[in-house]
This record gives sequence, C-alpha cells and structure tokens, in this order.
Amino acid sequence: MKKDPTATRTKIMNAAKTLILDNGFGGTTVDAVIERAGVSKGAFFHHFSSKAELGHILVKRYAENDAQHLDETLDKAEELSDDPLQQLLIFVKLFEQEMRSLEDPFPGCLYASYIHQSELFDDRIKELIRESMLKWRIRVKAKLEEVVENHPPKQEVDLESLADMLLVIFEGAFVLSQSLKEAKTVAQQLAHYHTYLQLLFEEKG
Amino acid sequence: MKKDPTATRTKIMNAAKTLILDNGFGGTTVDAVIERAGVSKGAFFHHFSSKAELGHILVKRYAENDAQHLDETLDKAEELSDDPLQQLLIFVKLFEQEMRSLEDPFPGCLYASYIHQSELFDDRIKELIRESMLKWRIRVKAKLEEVVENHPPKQEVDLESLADMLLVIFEGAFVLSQSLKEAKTVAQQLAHYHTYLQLLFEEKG
DNA sequence: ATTATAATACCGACTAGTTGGTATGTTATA
DNA sequence: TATAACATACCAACTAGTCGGTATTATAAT
Repeated sequence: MKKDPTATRTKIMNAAKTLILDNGFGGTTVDAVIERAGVSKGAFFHHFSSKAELGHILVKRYAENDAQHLDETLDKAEELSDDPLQQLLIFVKLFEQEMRSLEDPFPGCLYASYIHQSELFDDRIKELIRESMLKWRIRVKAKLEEVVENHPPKQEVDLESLADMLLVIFEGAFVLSQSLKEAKTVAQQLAHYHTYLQLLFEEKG
Repeated sequence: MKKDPTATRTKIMNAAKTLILDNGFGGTTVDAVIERAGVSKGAFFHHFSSKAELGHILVKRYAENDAQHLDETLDKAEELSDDPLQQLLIFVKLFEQEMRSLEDPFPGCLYASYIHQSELFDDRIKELIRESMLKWRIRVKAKLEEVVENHPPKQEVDLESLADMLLVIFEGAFVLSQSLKEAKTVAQQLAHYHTYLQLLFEEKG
C-alpha cells in the first residue's frame, strides 16, 4: 500500500471537477467526490480544509490552465503570420480545430458552472473568475487594435465587445452542445466568429 | 387572512426561480424557498409533491413563456417588413433593444442553469430543454432559408448553426454579463450578431 | 339566505436519512 | 522515530418529506 500525496490530491480534484460539471457545486457532495476518487474522507480533509476550499483551489487550477492555454494559442498564432488580422484568424482557427477534434460534447466550463451558482461562492472566487474572463478580453482586444490599424472595419464596431464575443461564443456553444448532445456545435460557432472577423476586416479581392 | 392558492403557487415558483438562478437547483433548499416565498412547508408540499416536481413545473412554465416570447417577437418583426432579411434584422434588433433597457445584468437563463447541473434532472426535463432550444433553431433557420433566396451570402455559411448562433450568443452573454457585472453585454453581443447578418446578406450600396 | 357537508388550502412539529466536518487511530515514508 | 498520509468511526446540523390537525372556501340542501 504505497502513498502518493500529489496523486491523491489530483485524483480528488479531477473527480470533483467532473462531478461539479455534471451536478454543480451545490449538487456535489464530499462523499460522492471521495467515492469517485477512491479515497477516504480522512484523505480528503487532510488535503482540503473544507469543501469550499476545494472549490476555490479547483477553479484556481482551472484558471491557471485557461490563461496558459490562451497565451500559448495566441503565441502559436503569432508565430504563423506577421499580419495581426491573419494572426487573429489563425488564433480562432486553432481553437476551432481543437474543438472539432472532440468526439463528445465538451464537458463544460468551470467558470460558467460557478457563475450559475454564484451565491454559493465568496467574492474572492467570483473575482478570480471575473479576472480570468477579462484576460480574454484584454488579449483579444489588444490584437483587434492592431488589426484596425491596417484593416479598417467594413462596419463600425466596438472592439471590446467584439473581443468578448469569443468567450461569449465559447460559453454559449458549450451550453447548446451539452443540451443538444452535438459535439460539433462549438467548432461550428467558432467558425462563425471566424467568418464574422473576415467579413469585418478582410479586403475584398 | 384569505387564501389564494394560485397566488401561493406563484409565490413559491417565483421564489424558487430566483434562488435556483442564484444558487442552482442543487444549492437551493426547500426551506430557503418557503422562507423567501413566505409560506409554510405544508403549503409547499400541498402544491408540489416533491422538490423535483417543482423543478419540472418551473422549467415547463419557463419554456412556455420562452416559446411565446420567441413567436411574438418574430411575428412583430414580420409585421414591420416584407423582406425576410429585414424581418430577421428587426427580430434581432427587438431583442437587442429589450436587453439594452435592462439596468442590471439579466438574472440568467433557467435552461443554462439546469444544463449546468444536468445530472440532477431526469431525461424528461433534459428533453424539454432540448426541444425548447430546437424551437429557436427551427424558426430562425426557416427565416434564414427565406433570406438566402433573395440575398446570397457573401461567404458560404451553414444556416443551421447560424440560426443556433442567436441562442449561443444569448447564453454566452448571460454568463459574461453576470460575471463581469456589466448589464450592457447582452445587447452588445446581439448587436454583433446583427452586424454579422448584415455583412453576410446585405447588398453593398 | 342559512346552514350542513365536504373539499381544498394551509400549518408546523417531527422523522429518517444525508450533509460537511472532526476525533482518533493506523500505516507508510523521510 | 517523527511526521506526513491516510483510514474509520463518529457527530451535530441540515435535508426533503410526512403527518395530524386547523382554517378557509366551495357546494348544495334547506
């Protein structure tokens, strides 16, 4: 019987994440988490002082991965072109490809799960989610500001909300994908965002 | 102290709806509902055989209102123009105006709330939500098919997912609006959908 | 109109089971 | 052998739901 504290911790967190995405935080019990993780109650409360703390640490880990994913994808897009518009279009395409490769509907976004039960969480957690979402706004908006320097939009648009639209489409498409049980939804919606950006900024040939 | 069963029932349902949108179904207790509604436990279980039944009836009422709202708004738009494209653009604008008139972030969508705790609900409820969402797809897609007859799209697009995009934007914008505490988000995002449709289908002057 | 009858609407203490969390013990590892 | 990493038994608070009873309203015969 060997012990691996980091593995135990991870098992608990992964089990909790899955359960929370299916049942929500309020609908997820500690007993259910430890059963799925295959650990004892003692182990759980050894690693986490409370269910609330688990909720906090879980979304913190999620936010870190999310921010990293955002940065990496944008970096990758920037390497593949010099033109800001092309970079942005590639950026969206990379997400689209990623989502198109999924066979099942995306399991869901922890931010959205928490937001839909926001009164169960304290302000620190809500602020963390807010700032994580703002990172998307900031990075995409900055890129959009580069874009408009050389590609005047065909119609007057607000760049901040246009930047937000990417995350809006992610979150909305996750919901529809889950409800309609259609895995392709997210990729399709990202494709529309891609087309929208093209129509707005690409010069006619 | 006079009795009004319909009023009691409504008070319970409204209280439950608010609490569920804030805490989720799993995070909402019957005690919390009856306290907010100002009724006794006996009254609650006189009107609803279980918490689960309340959840079912609640989303049924919500779906009925939603379908009616969809129909009414589309009817209104169809009265204001003869051209399918203009009808569609007006349709979106009507929602945009409605959302712009809100001072606080929209309290949220019950469909999304349920979907984010889908394992707490039986298949009947999930099917009801699915069909409610498909109503949006069907009606908007039908209108889009009218549109393309006279207005060829500037880029090739899939009409079904373009129809879905309206609901996607609603759901996604609700999440961001709530998290960022910005009431204007939903209207702004609908405006982008409006612009996208214009760029896709409107002839250049 | 009045009153007997019955049905509905409602109350709140109670219960069986569940919840998050703790106390105390056992096992592995440094 | 000291400490971290677990396991087990347990607890107090809370949970959905019940139950015996009361108040109000509807019905209908007088």
